[in-house]
Amino acid sequence: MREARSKTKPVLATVAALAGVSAPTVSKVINGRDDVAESTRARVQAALAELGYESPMQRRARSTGPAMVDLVIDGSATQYSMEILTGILDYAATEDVDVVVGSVTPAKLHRANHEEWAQRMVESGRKGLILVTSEMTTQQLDSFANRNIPVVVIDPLNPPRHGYTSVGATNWAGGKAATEHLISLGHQRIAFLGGPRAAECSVARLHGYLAGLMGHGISSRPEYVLVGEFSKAFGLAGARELLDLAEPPTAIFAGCDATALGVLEEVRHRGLRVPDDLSLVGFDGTPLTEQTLPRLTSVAQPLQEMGRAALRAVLRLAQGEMLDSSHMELATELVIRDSTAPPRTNHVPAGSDL
Amino acid sequence: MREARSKTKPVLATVAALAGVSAPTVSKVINGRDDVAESTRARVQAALAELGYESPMQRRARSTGPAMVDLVIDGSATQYSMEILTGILDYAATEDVDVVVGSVTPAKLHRANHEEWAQRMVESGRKGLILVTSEMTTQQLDSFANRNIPVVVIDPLNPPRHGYTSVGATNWAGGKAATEHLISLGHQRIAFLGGPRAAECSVARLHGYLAGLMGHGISSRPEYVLVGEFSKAFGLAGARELLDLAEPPTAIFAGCDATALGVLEEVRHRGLRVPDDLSLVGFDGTPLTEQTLPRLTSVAQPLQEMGRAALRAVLRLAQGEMLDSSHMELATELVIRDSTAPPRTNHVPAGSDL
DNA sequence: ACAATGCTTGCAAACACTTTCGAAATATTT
DNA sequence: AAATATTTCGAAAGTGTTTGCAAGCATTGT
Repeated sequence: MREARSKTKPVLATVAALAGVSAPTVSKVINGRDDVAESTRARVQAALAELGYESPMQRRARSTGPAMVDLVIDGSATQYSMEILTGILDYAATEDVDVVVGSVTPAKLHRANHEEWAQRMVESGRKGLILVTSEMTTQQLDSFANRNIPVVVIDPLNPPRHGYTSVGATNWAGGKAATEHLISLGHQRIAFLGGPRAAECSVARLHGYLAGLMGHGISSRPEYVLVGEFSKAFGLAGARELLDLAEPPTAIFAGCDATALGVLEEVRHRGLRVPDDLSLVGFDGTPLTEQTLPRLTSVAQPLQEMGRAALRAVLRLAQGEMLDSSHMELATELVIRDSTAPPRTNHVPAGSDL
Repeated sequence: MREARSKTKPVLATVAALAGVSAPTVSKVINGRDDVAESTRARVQAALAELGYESPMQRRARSTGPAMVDLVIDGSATQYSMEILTGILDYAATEDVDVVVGSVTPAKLHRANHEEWAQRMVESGRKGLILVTSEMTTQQLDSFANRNIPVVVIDPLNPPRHGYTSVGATNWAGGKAATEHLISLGHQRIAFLGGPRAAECSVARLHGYLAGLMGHGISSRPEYVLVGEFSKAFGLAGARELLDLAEPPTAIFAGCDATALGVLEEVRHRGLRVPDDLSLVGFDGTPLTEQTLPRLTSVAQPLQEMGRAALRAVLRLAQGEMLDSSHMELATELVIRDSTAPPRTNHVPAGSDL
């Protein structure tokens, strides 16, 4: 195991000796001067890394002022991300932490130069990084891990992996609760409009939905399960497809509120009514659910809490604490509003098959 | 006029000589060590101020890394602020600026210790401050002005004052356009549901509304003008009041989209329909307008542009540039959707009551 | 009362880095 | 090939910080 050269903390001259150059040259490398040959620069940088050298200025920046944390939000500014942001800012205010917010499209995030990014975070004394519904490659995560920058992901798209911490909600339980609510109202033909197939949270919701059906002896129909994306457009398209079926569903469980909104629009467009002709359940519990007509029954995620939890986790990790678990799930809650009702065609003998 | 002692930029020894102490002592004062007598500390600090000394680290912090700008958003996370935030983050990414976002309730902002706040901003190397729909006292603004921290306010609540720059929209023109649109559809009885009486932007919208009426020879009725706040709740209450009038308006111009949403709900609650029974125009042009049914005709503010403009202004001011004007207004645009139509009883001369 | 002890305070000197400037090596032009 | 320009690096000279010590002062013990 590579150890620091000696007990004495490394100093510029130490690095210079190891790299076989003079102290000023090391200084130039650290400060990014351009009058250093590439080969020399590399040698110095290796020595720098080997000794774990840290300039006094870096040490000072690290210990002075309020802690700073980076937050990267998926470029699309949705109500969903706004809620999470609110939670984070809320907690940040009480903990005297500054939050540096950046908006990055997933594609941009992917081809970002993570080495440089991580380096810059170290130099600016950032304590950690919170990502919202984003995914990073293993190399990217390593860049941060190598520099001891904790990374916490909210609602990760990929399954929990080693090296980062994630915060989510009980998606499976939420999906099951939504489905059982519809079943208890008497629905049998329940469809699911999920998010991206790759999204872990969407898959969990789907499985919760399937579990809910099976638990009540209802077999799932493949034509009732559509996966696409978390968007209003997908809600429109999905509803169109489902309602055109020979035997359309009497209830739709949408993977997120925006999708539900799309469904609502398509349903209205056809002159049908919610919840009379179709029951509709959303997911997320964004303020949106209060603004639609009828107000949307939805599985609420504690988005603000999730933001708070993520920040708390980052700060703890930054202080070297170990967390009990690298993934935590906060409880969802089914909020019943006005978009769900018993199915219209309940002409089957009153005996609901429960 | 107090001038720098000489052409040579002040150095630690200069300060020490002026204060009559040694260089290490000055260093201790700067770094807040405690082994300096209070009297000595005061003398050194005076010399420091007199010479305007700045340590190399401060200079470095000021010039190194991406610029950092503070952004304070009114605590309530609305679609409105989300749009502005998006615009700011967007531009920040292209300019390599880090945005430190804080959420502060207006009350908290008011009793914040501005001296300390400003000082901390200087120490953390913040380039400037952007406020969204907030107001600051003159003393607070002075704290920042004294430290050369530019402050830009988006949609300021108070009228433009000396010492800060503001970004807004053509509220008057927008109010006039909305009103004239309704008049051109044949409406005569048009009500206005404004925001807080103190809000400059709301007053401008009101005057635009009045100008629109007068320009077409329609006299304004006091009972048709209600001012309250920018909220859905006020929309509900205001609509209730207006619709209970002996001669209710045939169109309502709401001061913001959220208010319009409240109106919509109250109108529906009474079994009336928009736009058949009542035309409705909102203000802001948030995504909300696309989500309602019917989609809301609204005076769109270029919120993202406003965010961008604010950041651009801060960065310019931070570089010592002079702006052409301390207040800029971006153009609003009336976006006609489905919530406005000719009044139902347009042609009936007498029986105008329903 | 006076010495002993301990605490505060500020400086000289040693340190840790940065900057400047020029010498040597290398590349480019004439 | 010579002259000239460019690159690269380190010695020397800043600039600011830390250490250790000595002088001054107060408190305590005899």
